[in-house]
Amino acid sequence: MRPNQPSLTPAGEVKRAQPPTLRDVAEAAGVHAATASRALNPSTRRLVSAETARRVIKAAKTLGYQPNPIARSLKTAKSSTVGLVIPDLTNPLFPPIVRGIEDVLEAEGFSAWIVNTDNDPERERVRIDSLRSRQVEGLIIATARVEHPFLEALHEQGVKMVLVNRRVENLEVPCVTADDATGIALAVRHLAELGHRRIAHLAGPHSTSTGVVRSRAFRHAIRDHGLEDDPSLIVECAHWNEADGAAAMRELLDRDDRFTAVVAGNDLIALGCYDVFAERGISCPDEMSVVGFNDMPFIDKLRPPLTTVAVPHHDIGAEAARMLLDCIEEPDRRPRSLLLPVTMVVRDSTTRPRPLPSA
Amino acid sequence: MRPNQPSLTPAGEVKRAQPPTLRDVAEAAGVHAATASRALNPSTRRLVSAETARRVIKAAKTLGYQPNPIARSLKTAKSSTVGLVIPDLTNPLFPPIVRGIEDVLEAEGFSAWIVNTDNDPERERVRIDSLRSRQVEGLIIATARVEHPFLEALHEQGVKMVLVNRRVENLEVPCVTADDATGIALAVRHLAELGHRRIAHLAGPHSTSTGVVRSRAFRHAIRDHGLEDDPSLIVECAHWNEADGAAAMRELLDRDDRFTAVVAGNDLIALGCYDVFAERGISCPDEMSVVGFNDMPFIDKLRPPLTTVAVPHHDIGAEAARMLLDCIEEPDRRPRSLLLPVTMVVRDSTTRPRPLPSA
DNA sequence: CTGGCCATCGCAATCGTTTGCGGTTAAATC
DNA sequence: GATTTAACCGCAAACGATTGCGATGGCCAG
Repeated sequence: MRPNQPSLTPAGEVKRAQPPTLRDVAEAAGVHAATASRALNPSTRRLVSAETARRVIKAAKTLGYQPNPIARSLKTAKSSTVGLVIPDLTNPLFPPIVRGIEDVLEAEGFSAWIVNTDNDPERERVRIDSLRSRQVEGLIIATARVEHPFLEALHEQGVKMVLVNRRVENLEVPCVTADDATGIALAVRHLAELGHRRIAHLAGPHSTSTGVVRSRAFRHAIRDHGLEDDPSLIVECAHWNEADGAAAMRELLDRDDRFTAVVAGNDLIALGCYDVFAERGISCPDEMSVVGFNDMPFIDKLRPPLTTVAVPHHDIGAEAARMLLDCIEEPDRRPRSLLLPVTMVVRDSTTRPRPLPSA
Repeated sequence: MRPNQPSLTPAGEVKRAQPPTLRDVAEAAGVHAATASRALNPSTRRLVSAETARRVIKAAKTLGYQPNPIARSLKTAKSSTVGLVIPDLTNPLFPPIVRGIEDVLEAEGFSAWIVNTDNDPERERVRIDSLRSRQVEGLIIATARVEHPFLEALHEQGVKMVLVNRRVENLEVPCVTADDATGIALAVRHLAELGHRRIAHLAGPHSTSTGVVRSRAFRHAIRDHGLEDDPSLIVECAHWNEADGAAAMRELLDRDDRFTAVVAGNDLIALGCYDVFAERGISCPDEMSVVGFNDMPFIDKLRPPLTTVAVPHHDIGAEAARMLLDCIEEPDRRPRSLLLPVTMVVRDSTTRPRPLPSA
């Protein structure tokens, strides 16, 4: 691919000229390539006279010169590139985060390689290795588990990274997440205010920090509101998806049907609940209230529209990217952690509990 | 970011060694860097003796050598990189396509830069320019419009590209799309078989090939089945989204409420219909049947679950990537076009028409 | 008038690979 | 045993940019 205009050779046939190089620009401006380089780079421009700088810049413009980022990277050992490690782009949670990331990256002249791990640790290792061999300057990781030796190893090796949505224990790296704890607190308060007293929780996997934070916050909130604090009302889903959400819901219903509301670990798990409701003819919200987490796109189109806690995905991505850029610029700054505020969005999947059957 | 192990300097403090270079490998194997290069590259390996090849490979392995793709790119003028131009990653249509693309790309050692244009031609120009300055070897384009001078210009300049989901008139470049025409035919047949005689079509924008192909196919199918062929039953949406779908639906209902079914240009437009049904208290499918197009993720979770025609998004992406790689390998092959088969998936948004009020 | 300083710019090395070319060696031919 | 031939490998020049260092020249101060 030749990013420049075709030109005519003397013989007349169309020939694609090579893109102009820095040398060409220098020659056109009557200076040495080194001078041209300095003139074009704002931070070194003070090393050349204003007059020659003007000439060089003009020449660059008329030639349509575009610096070759590959040559530049080779020399400077900077690739202006970061890696973005997510489980699966197909999960609607991630596209908004990705866009947030790319919005700030590209404003700084960076860009991102995206890799999907499908939650497979081995795939993750391979993908990250390939990212590193492509000389990325840092990593944004959305696949962190509570115990994650591989990430620890990377950190030991000085790989710059920031975590999104997840934390890992004993790992001193910056991370940006939603304020899960207050999100869950809001959800429980909403249900309590509606009059629910016996509330279940379909927790996310405890291998992820989000899973443990949310389920801990759930227990706290239950106690704070003086609701029924029954450990058997909490069941852990194996993964953050519909199938495992549905499985957990079935398990719960099979052993106890006296709860009137459920706080799902996230929207997908809530979707699993919907499936079970359809299976068993349970009407939501009349017989069972559900609140999700994340406010995924299109989750408001469900029947009933899902009450959930909205997470600023775009901001999460943007802040993560900014943080990574900060780390790259000043390598030994203390890692900060960012907790982004969430909001409760009440829709139609929650309502007052129906009075228990007066049996 | 240093992709290798930290090591100890004589002084004892931790120092991150430089990643091993080809020179290091060569030295370790007791050969020249050129020889090492040939030994490591399968296609030039026959130029060195089996024995030295073995030594070099072994040395590379023990040193953990990873070729520097930047240096290689500089020398070979190949970046092993393609650009992927989509309107908006947040549209659930695209993530599966992207994954399909990346699956085949990465098997060939390529990777993709993704850019979002938000359907803004100017943004598109800027993004594509930036892609080209990053030396991509080709482009996969999902934002094509029927008239698209910019793409024509790129093609003139010899930029390799393949179109997904869209075609552009008078542009001889390969493209891979779903078989829109038979998809629409299937939808219409489905409705006809249910007994619908007066069917509306909310067409996608005619600035996109998909919009014109689908609406033309709709008219043909209507005639083929001998249904009511009323041009006023076709209205064009300004964009492929819910808002414009809803607007078109309102317009349609305001001037004619005697149709009993609607073929939406795609699932998002169908979603817009759902919104209008809710506004106006129209019950779907009892009073109005709807069929969408694409079978977006989660569209089966709607109430009612949407009848739609399923498109093999992952395959579309995969085939497009393969095609682009083919173009890159043998530049002057004739552009082929691929039409991928679609399937009808019947859910609950379509049923027999209710007998007209016996007024 | 001379010495020193500063601004400006060119020289050349460098980043890590790839590759055309030429040189060395050993095997094959007569 | 001399010569052709092939196999193997090293030399060095790229690719296109950046950058330390040194050269040049002008200017000012002593």
